[in-house]
Amino acid sequence: MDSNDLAYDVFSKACPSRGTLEHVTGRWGALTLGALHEGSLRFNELRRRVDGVSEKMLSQTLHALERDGLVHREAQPTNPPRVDYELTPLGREVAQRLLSLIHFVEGRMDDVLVARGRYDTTRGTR
Amino acid sequence: MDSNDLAYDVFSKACPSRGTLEHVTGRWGALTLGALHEGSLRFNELRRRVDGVSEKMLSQTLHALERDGLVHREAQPTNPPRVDYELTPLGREVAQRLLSLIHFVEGRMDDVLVARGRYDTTRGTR
DNA sequence: CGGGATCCGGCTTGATACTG
DNA sequence: CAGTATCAAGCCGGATCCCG
Repeated sequence: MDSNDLAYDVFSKACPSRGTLEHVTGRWGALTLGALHEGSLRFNELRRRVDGVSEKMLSQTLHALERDGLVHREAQPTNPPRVDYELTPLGREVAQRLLSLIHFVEGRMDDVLVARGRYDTTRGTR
Repeated sequence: MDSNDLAYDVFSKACPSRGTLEHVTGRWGALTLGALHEGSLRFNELRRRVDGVSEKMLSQTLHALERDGLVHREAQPTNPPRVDYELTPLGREVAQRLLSLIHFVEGRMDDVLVARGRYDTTRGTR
């Protein structure tokens, strides 16, 4: 009853905000924004920082975030080419809230792990 | 240089915190937590609130969140059966940070849409 | 009502190779 | 270095049937 007064309601299937939220919170989007929050990074630096991401997925993720205006792409026409990615002001605000969530989850993993143990032993060990 | 002192680093591929973060921020996980933040809900109520989710995905999402200790499942052995889902204290804290992000994104969708427009017209309309 | 089990098509993902 | 192109595999998600 409190989100009906919003122009963009993420709970509605058709709302574009859901798409953006998925870019932001998606598997690689969240980690990419988190990595860039520490400062500007080049493509392969990002790739190393975000452990496990493939070239294609990183490229795709960056395009989506750039399109949404969260990441700025700075290409220098040198040889070898050098491309830096950094957060836009909007992206920084998003990353801040995202990192609040990430750090909280990281800090409470012990509780999560305990809960998992209880869950798994309660109903058939797996 | 600031997350190396954490026991659980989500940027590392092997870290269990990444899995939990994906449950939380995943397509349906985020919306489910968001919906439950308003209060306890039954299965089909949730299904209606989270527009577009299938029975299977909702069930699967709820299991993952329950296992991580973020959602509590209260089943009453009546007939017809009644099952209520609600956030645990930990889940409430997670949902709070998540909603901060969600609401921020919703509130800035105009900027996002403008950025998209600029991006699309700049490099070949698609 | 509240799910579990199964089948299956298709989009997403991830190597690999290639280009500028 | 910074990506794009291609292709196979696999997981996502819907539909369906079933049970308590």
